[in-house]
Amino acid sequence: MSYLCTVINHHSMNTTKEKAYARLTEKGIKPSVQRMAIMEFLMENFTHPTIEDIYQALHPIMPTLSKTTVYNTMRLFAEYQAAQVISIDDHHICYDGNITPHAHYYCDRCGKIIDLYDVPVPRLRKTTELQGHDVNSVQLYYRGVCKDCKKNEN
Amino acid sequence: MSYLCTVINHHSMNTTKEKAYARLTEKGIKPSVQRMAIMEFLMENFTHPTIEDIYQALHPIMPTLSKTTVYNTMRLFAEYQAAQVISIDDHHICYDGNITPHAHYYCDRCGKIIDLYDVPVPRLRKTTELQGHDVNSVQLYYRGVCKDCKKNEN
DNA sequence: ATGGGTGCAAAGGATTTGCAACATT
DNA sequence: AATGTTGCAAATCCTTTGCACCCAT
Repeated sequence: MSYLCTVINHHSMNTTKEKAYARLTEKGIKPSVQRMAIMEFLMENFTHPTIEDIYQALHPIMPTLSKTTVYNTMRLFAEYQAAQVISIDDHHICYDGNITPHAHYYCDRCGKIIDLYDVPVPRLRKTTELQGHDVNSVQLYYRGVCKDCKKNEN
Repeated sequence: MSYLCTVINHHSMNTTKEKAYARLTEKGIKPSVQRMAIMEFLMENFTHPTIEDIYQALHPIMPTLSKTTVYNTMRLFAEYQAAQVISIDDHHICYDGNITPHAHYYCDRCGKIIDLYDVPVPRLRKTTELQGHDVNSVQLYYRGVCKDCKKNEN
Protein backbone atom coordinates (compact mmCIF):
# COMPACT_ATOMS: atom_id res chain seq x y z
CA MET A 1 0.00 0.00 0.00
CA SER A 2 2.66 2.47 0.95
CA TYR A 3 4.83 1.08 -1.81
CA LEU A 4 2.00 1.57 -4.31
CA CYS A 5 1.55 5.17 -3.21
CA THR A 6 5.24 5.82 -3.68
CA VAL A 7 5.09 4.40 -7.16
CA ILE A 8 1.99 6.42 -8.01
CA ASN A 9 3.57 9.57 -6.62
CA HIS A 10 6.70 8.95 -8.55
CA HIS A 11 4.93 8.40 -11.84
CA SER A 12 2.56 11.35 -11.42
CA MET A 13 5.44 13.61 -10.33
CA ASN A 14 3.82 15.34 -7.43
CA THR A 15 6.75 17.33 -6.12
CA THR A 16 8.07 20.42 -7.85
CA LYS A 17 11.55 18.95 -7.61
CA GLU A 18 10.45 15.96 -9.67
CA LYS A 19 8.71 18.15 -12.21
CA ALA A 20 11.70 20.47 -12.49
CA TYR A 21 14.07 17.54 -12.94
CA ALA A 22 11.80 16.07 -15.60
CA ARG A 23 11.54 19.39 -17.46
CA LEU A 24 15.31 19.84 -17.55
CA THR A 25 16.13 16.32 -18.72
CA GLU A 26 13.26 16.24 -21.24
CA LYS A 27 14.56 19.46 -22.79
CA GLY A 28 18.12 18.14 -22.91
CA ILE A 29 19.51 20.30 -20.11
CA LYS A 30 21.94 18.78 -17.64
CA PRO A 31 20.60 19.46 -14.14
CA SER A 32 22.74 21.29 -11.60
CA VAL A 33 21.92 22.62 -8.15
CA GLN A 34 21.45 26.16 -9.50
CA ARG A 35 19.43 25.11 -12.56
CA MET A 36 17.16 22.98 -10.40
CA ALA A 37 16.60 25.85 -7.94
CA ILE A 38 15.74 28.27 -10.75
CA MET A 39 13.44 25.82 -12.51
CA GLU A 40 11.67 24.97 -9.25
CA PHE A 41 11.16 28.67 -8.61
CA LEU A 42 9.75 29.19 -12.12
CA MET A 43 7.37 26.27 -11.73
CA GLU A 44 6.10 27.45 -8.37
CA ASN A 45 5.78 31.09 -9.41
CA PHE A 46 3.86 31.74 -12.60
CA THR A 47 4.37 35.44 -11.85
CA HIS A 48 6.46 36.28 -14.93
CA PRO A 49 9.62 37.09 -12.98
CA THR A 50 12.48 39.14 -14.41
CA ILE A 51 16.13 38.15 -13.99
CA GLU A 52 16.23 40.50 -11.01
CA ASP A 53 13.10 38.92 -9.49
CA ILE A 54 14.57 35.44 -9.78
CA TYR A 55 17.85 36.57 -8.28
CA GLN A 56 16.18 38.44 -5.41
CA ALA A 57 13.97 35.47 -4.63
CA LEU A 58 16.71 32.84 -4.63
CA HIS A 59 19.67 34.77 -3.31
CA PRO A 60 18.44 34.67 0.33
CA ILE A 61 18.11 30.89 0.30
CA MET A 62 21.16 30.29 -1.91
CA PRO A 63 23.61 33.05 -1.01
CA THR A 64 26.36 31.97 -3.39
CA LEU A 65 24.07 32.24 -6.43
CA SER A 66 25.28 34.94 -8.79
CA LYS A 67 23.28 37.05 -11.17
CA THR A 68 25.55 35.85 -13.96
CA THR A 69 24.32 32.32 -13.35
CA VAL A 70 20.72 33.50 -13.48
CA TYR A 71 21.46 35.19 -16.82
CA ASN A 72 23.28 32.13 -18.16
CA THR A 73 20.59 29.77 -16.95
CA MET A 74 17.68 31.74 -18.37
CA ARG A 75 19.44 32.04 -21.71
CA LEU A 76 19.90 28.27 -21.65
CA PHE A 77 16.27 27.62 -20.66
CA ALA A 78 15.05 29.89 -23.45
CA GLU A 79 17.29 28.26 -26.04
CA TYR A 80 16.15 24.76 -25.08
CA GLN A 81 12.57 25.97 -24.65
CA ALA A 82 12.42 24.92 -21.03
CA ALA A 83 10.91 28.34 -20.28
CA GLN A 84 9.20 31.07 -22.31
CA VAL A 85 10.72 34.52 -22.79
CA ILE A 86 8.10 37.25 -22.46
CA SER A 87 9.36 40.29 -24.39
CA ILE A 88 5.98 42.04 -24.46
CA ASP A 89 7.66 45.23 -23.24
CA ASP A 90 11.26 45.97 -24.19
CA HIS A 91 12.00 47.44 -20.76
CA HIS A 92 10.57 44.51 -18.88
CA ILE A 93 11.90 41.20 -20.21
CA CYS A 94 10.60 38.38 -18.08
CA TYR A 95 10.16 34.63 -18.06
CA ASP A 96 7.39 32.09 -17.77
CA GLY A 97 7.83 28.57 -16.45
CA ASN A 98 4.45 27.72 -17.95
CA ILE A 99 5.36 26.55 -21.44
CA THR A 100 1.88 25.69 -22.69
CA PRO A 101 0.98 28.36 -25.29
CA HIS A 102 -1.19 31.15 -23.86
CA ALA A 103 -1.61 34.84 -24.56
CA HIS A 104 -0.31 37.67 -22.35
CA TYR A 105 -1.67 41.09 -21.52
CA TYR A 106 0.59 43.96 -20.43
CA CYS A 107 -0.68 47.07 -18.67
CA ASP A 108 1.15 50.15 -19.91
CA ARG A 109 0.38 51.98 -16.67
CA CYS A 110 1.28 49.54 -13.89
CA GLY A 111 3.45 47.12 -15.85
CA LYS A 112 1.46 44.12 -14.66
CA ILE A 113 1.38 41.02 -16.89
CA ILE A 114 -1.80 38.94 -17.01
CA ASP A 115 -2.21 35.44 -18.45
CA LEU A 116 -5.04 35.07 -20.96
CA TYR A 117 -5.96 31.42 -21.23
CA ASP A 118 -9.19 31.93 -23.17
CA VAL A 119 -7.72 33.81 -26.14
CA PRO A 120 -6.76 31.21 -28.74
CA VAL A 121 -3.12 31.34 -29.84
CA PRO A 122 -3.19 30.69 -33.60
CA ARG A 123 -1.79 27.37 -34.70
CA LEU A 124 0.57 27.23 -37.59
CA ARG A 125 0.27 25.48 -40.92
CA LYS A 126 3.85 25.38 -42.11
CA THR A 127 3.38 25.09 -45.83
CA THR A 128 0.98 27.96 -46.47
CA GLU A 129 1.13 30.83 -44.03
CA LEU A 130 4.67 30.32 -42.84
CA GLN A 131 6.19 29.79 -46.26
CA GLY A 132 8.20 26.78 -45.18
CA HIS A 133 9.92 28.40 -42.19
CA ASP A 134 10.31 26.31 -39.03
CA VAL A 135 8.43 27.57 -35.99
CA ASN A 136 9.71 26.89 -32.49
CA SER A 137 7.62 29.33 -30.48
CA VAL A 138 4.57 31.56 -30.72
CA GLN A 139 3.77 34.59 -28.62
CA LEU A 140 0.50 36.53 -28.62
CA TYR A 141 0.70 39.84 -26.81
CA TYR A 142 -1.98 42.39 -25.93
CA ARG A 143 -1.21 45.80 -24.46
CA GLY A 144 -3.30 48.58 -23.03
CA VAL A 145 -4.54 50.04 -19.77
CA CYS A 146 -5.89 47.46 -17.33
CA LYS A 147 -9.23 47.55 -15.52
CA ASP A 148 -7.68 48.64 -12.21
CA CYS A 149 -5.63 51.48 -13.69
CA LYS A 150 -8.64 52.72 -15.66
CA LYS A 151 -10.66 52.84 -12.42
CA ASN A 152 -7.97 54.85 -10.65
CA GLU A 153 -7.79 57.36 -13.50
CA ASN A 154 -11.45 58.38 -13.06
CA MET B 1 -8.09 69.60 -65.26
CA SER B 2 -4.79 70.26 -63.64
CA TYR B 3 -6.63 71.76 -60.70
CA LEU B 4 -8.78 68.64 -60.43
CA CYS B 5 -5.69 66.46 -60.44
CA THR B 6 -4.15 68.50 -57.66
CA VAL B 7 -7.31 68.12 -55.60
CA ILE B 8 -7.45 64.39 -56.26
CA ASN B 9 -3.78 64.02 -55.41
CA HIS B 10 -4.21 65.95 -52.23
CA HIS B 11 -7.21 63.93 -51.09
CA SER B 12 -5.68 60.58 -51.98
CA MET B 13 -2.34 61.62 -50.45
CA ASN B 14 0.04 60.35 -53.06
CA THR B 15 3.30 61.62 -51.64
CA THR B 16 5.00 60.09 -48.63
CA LYS B 17 5.33 63.55 -47.15
CA GLU B 18 1.56 63.96 -47.22
CA LYS B 19 1.02 60.53 -45.70
CA ALA B 20 3.59 61.14 -43.00
CA TYR B 21 2.07 64.51 -42.14
CA ALA B 22 -1.39 62.95 -41.98
CA ARG B 23 -0.18 60.08 -39.76
CA LEU B 24 1.43 62.47 -37.29
CA THR B 25 -1.50 64.87 -37.01
CA GLU B 26 -4.08 62.07 -36.89
CA LYS B 27 -2.20 60.49 -33.97
CA GLY B 28 -1.95 63.81 -32.14
CA ILE B 29 1.77 64.37 -32.74
CA LYS B 30 3.02 67.84 -33.57
CA PRO B 31 5.10 67.58 -36.75
CA SER B 32 8.70 68.79 -36.77
CA VAL B 33 11.39 68.49 -39.42
CA GLN B 34 12.97 65.53 -37.60
CA ARG B 35 9.69 63.75 -36.88
CA MET B 36 8.60 64.13 -40.49
CA ALA B 37 11.92 62.76 -41.77
CA ILE B 38 11.71 59.74 -39.47
CA MET B 39 8.05 59.04 -40.29
CA GLU B 40 8.73 59.36 -44.04
CA PHE B 41 11.60 56.92 -43.67
CA LEU B 42 9.39 54.45 -41.77
CA MET B 43 6.66 54.70 -44.38
CA GLU B 44 9.04 54.14 -47.27
CA ASN B 45 10.92 51.31 -45.57
CA PHE B 46 8.84 48.51 -44.15
CA THR B 47 12.13 46.82 -43.26
CA HIS B 48 11.67 46.81 -39.46
CA PRO B 49 14.56 49.20 -38.79
CA THR B 50 16.23 49.50 -35.40
CA ILE B 51 17.08 52.85 -33.80
CA GLU B 52 20.57 52.42 -35.24
CA ASP B 53 19.19 51.66 -38.72
CA ILE B 54 17.04 54.78 -38.69
CA TYR B 55 19.93 56.90 -37.49
CA GLN B 56 22.37 55.48 -40.05
CA ALA B 57 19.87 56.00 -42.87
CA LEU B 58 18.97 59.58 -42.02
CA HIS B 59 22.21 60.92 -40.64
CA PRO B 60 23.84 61.28 -44.09
CA ILE B 61 21.00 63.40 -45.43
CA MET B 62 20.36 65.23 -42.15
CA PRO B 63 23.77 65.53 -40.48
CA THR B 64 22.56 67.39 -37.41
CA LEU B 65 20.14 64.61 -36.46
CA SER B 66 21.13 63.05 -33.16
CA LYS B 67 20.52 59.53 -31.94
CA THR B 68 18.82 60.99 -28.87
CA THR B 69 16.20 62.50 -31.14
CA VAL B 70 15.67 59.16 -32.86
CA TYR B 71 15.17 57.57 -29.43
CA ASN B 72 12.82 60.33 -28.28
CA THR B 73 10.87 60.27 -31.52
CA MET B 74 10.39 56.51 -31.61
CA ARG B 75 9.26 56.51 -27.99
CA LEU B 76 6.75 59.20 -28.91
CA PHE B 77 5.56 57.33 -32.03
CA ALA B 78 5.10 54.15 -29.99
CA GLU B 79 3.20 55.96 -27.24
CA TYR B 80 0.83 57.60 -29.72
CA GLN B 81 0.68 54.44 -31.80
CA ALA B 82 2.00 56.14 -34.89
CA ALA B 83 4.38 53.17 -35.29
CA GLN B 84 4.54 49.62 -33.96
CA VAL B 85 7.29 48.41 -31.65
CA ILE B 86 8.53 44.96 -32.61
CA SER B 87 10.04 43.39 -29.48
CA ILE B 88 10.04 39.86 -30.87
CA ASP B 89 13.67 39.49 -29.78
CA ASP B 90 14.95 41.33 -26.74
CA HIS B 91 18.31 42.02 -28.39
CA HIS B 92 16.79 43.37 -31.54
CA ILE B 93 14.09 45.96 -30.79
CA CYS B 94 12.83 47.46 -34.02
CA TYR B 95 9.97 49.46 -35.46
CA ASP B 96 7.32 49.14 -38.10
CA GLY B 97 5.69 52.06 -39.89
CA ASN B 98 2.99 49.67 -41.08
CA ILE B 99 0.41 49.94 -38.32
CA THR B 100 -2.20 47.57 -39.74
CA PRO B 101 -2.13 44.44 -37.52
CA HIS B 102 -0.06 41.63 -39.02
CA ALA B 103 2.05 38.82 -37.59
CA HIS B 104 5.85 38.72 -37.57
CA TYR B 105 8.34 35.89 -37.92
CA TYR B 106 11.85 36.07 -36.47
CA CYS B 107 14.69 33.81 -37.53
CA ASP B 108 16.82 32.82 -34.57
CA ARG B 109 19.80 32.17 -36.84
CA CYS B 110 20.04 35.19 -39.12
CA GLY B 111 17.88 37.64 -37.15
CA LYS B 112 15.72 38.44 -40.16
CA ILE B 113 12.13 39.59 -39.54
CA ILE B 114 9.42 38.56 -41.99
CA ASP B 115 5.89 39.97 -42.27
CA LEU B 116 3.12 37.37 -42.25
CA TYR B 117 0.02 38.87 -43.74
CA ASP B 118 -1.93 35.64 -44.08
CA VAL B 119 -1.82 34.56 -40.43
CA PRO B 120 -4.92 36.03 -38.76
CA VAL B 121 -4.17 38.20 -35.71
CA PRO B 122 -6.92 37.31 -33.21
CA ARG B 123 -9.46 40.02 -32.59
CA LEU B 124 -10.47 40.84 -29.08
CA ARG B 125 -13.82 40.69 -27.36
CA LYS B 126 -13.31 43.00 -24.41
CA THR B 127 -15.90 41.65 -22.00
CA THR B 128 -15.06 37.96 -22.06
CA GLU B 129 -11.48 37.06 -22.90
CA LEU B 130 -9.91 40.32 -21.86
CA GLN B 131 -11.78 40.66 -18.59
CA GLY B 132 -12.62 44.32 -19.15
CA HIS B 133 -9.06 45.49 -19.81
CA ASP B 134 -8.52 48.06 -22.57
CA VAL B 135 -6.45 46.91 -25.53
CA ASN B 136 -4.40 49.35 -27.55
CA SER B 137 -2.20 46.98 -29.49
CA VAL B 138 -1.80 43.34 -30.43
CA GLN B 139 1.36 41.55 -31.49
CA LEU B 140 1.58 38.01 -32.83
CA TYR B 141 5.13 36.67 -32.99
CA TYR B 142 6.54 33.45 -34.44
CA ARG B 143 10.15 32.37 -33.98
CA GLY B 144 12.25 29.60 -35.42
CA VAL B 145 14.80 28.85 -38.11
CA CYS B 146 13.91 30.23 -41.52
CA LYS B 147 13.87 28.35 -44.81
CA ASP B 148 17.18 29.84 -46.00
CA CYS B 149 19.08 29.10 -42.80
CA LYS B 150 17.73 25.55 -42.73
CA LYS B 151 19.00 25.04 -46.27
CA ASN B 152 22.48 26.30 -45.35
CA GLU B 153 22.65 23.97 -42.36
CA ASN B 154 22.35 20.87 -44.53
C1' DA C 1 42.22 14.16 -14.95
C1' DT C 2 38.88 16.33 -17.79
C1' DG C 3 34.96 19.01 -19.13
C1' DG C 4 31.42 21.65 -17.92
C1' DG C 5 29.32 24.92 -14.51
C1' DT C 6 29.75 28.82 -11.48
C1' DG C 7 30.89 33.44 -9.69
C1' DC C 8 33.52 37.57 -9.49
C1' DA C 9 35.05 41.70 -11.57
C1' DA C 10 35.44 44.26 -15.54
C1' DA C 11 33.98 45.53 -20.10
C1' DG C 12 30.63 46.59 -23.33
C1' DG C 13 26.34 48.40 -25.22
C1' DA C 14 22.07 50.42 -25.24
C1' DT C 15 19.09 53.88 -23.47
C1' DT C 16 18.00 57.81 -20.63
C1' DT C 17 18.83 62.24 -18.44
C1' DG C 18 20.33 67.06 -17.59
C1' DC C 19 20.90 71.02 -19.62
C1' DA C 20 21.86 74.63 -22.89
C1' DA C 21 20.76 76.14 -27.50
C1' DC C 22 17.39 76.49 -30.92
C1' DA C 23 13.08 76.82 -33.50
C1' DT C 24 8.28 77.98 -33.88
C1' DT C 25 4.16 80.18 -32.37
C1' DA D 1 8.42 86.03 -25.03
C1' DA D 2 6.99 81.45 -24.20
C1' DT D 3 6.72 76.78 -25.08
C1' DG D 4 8.22 72.81 -26.84
C1' DT D 5 12.09 70.39 -29.49
C1' DT D 6 16.68 69.18 -30.33
C1' DG D 7 21.49 67.67 -29.54
C1' DC D 8 25.54 67.02 -26.89
C1' DA D 9 27.76 64.88 -23.06
C1' DA D 10 27.48 62.34 -19.13
C1' DA D 11 25.27 59.06 -16.34
C1' DT D 12 22.87 54.91 -15.71
C1' DC D 13 21.43 50.47 -16.34
C1' DC D 14 21.41 45.94 -18.25
C1' DT D 15 23.84 42.19 -20.05
C1' DT D 16 27.90 39.78 -21.54
C1' DT D 17 32.70 38.32 -21.21
C1' DG D 18 37.19 36.71 -19.43
C1' DC D 19 39.07 34.09 -16.33
C1' DA D 20 39.98 31.44 -12.24
C1' DC D 21 37.93 28.18 -9.23
C1' DC D 22 35.10 24.34 -8.29
C1' DC D 23 32.41 20.28 -8.88
C1' DA D 24 31.21 15.96 -10.83
C1' DT D 25 32.17 12.20 -13.82
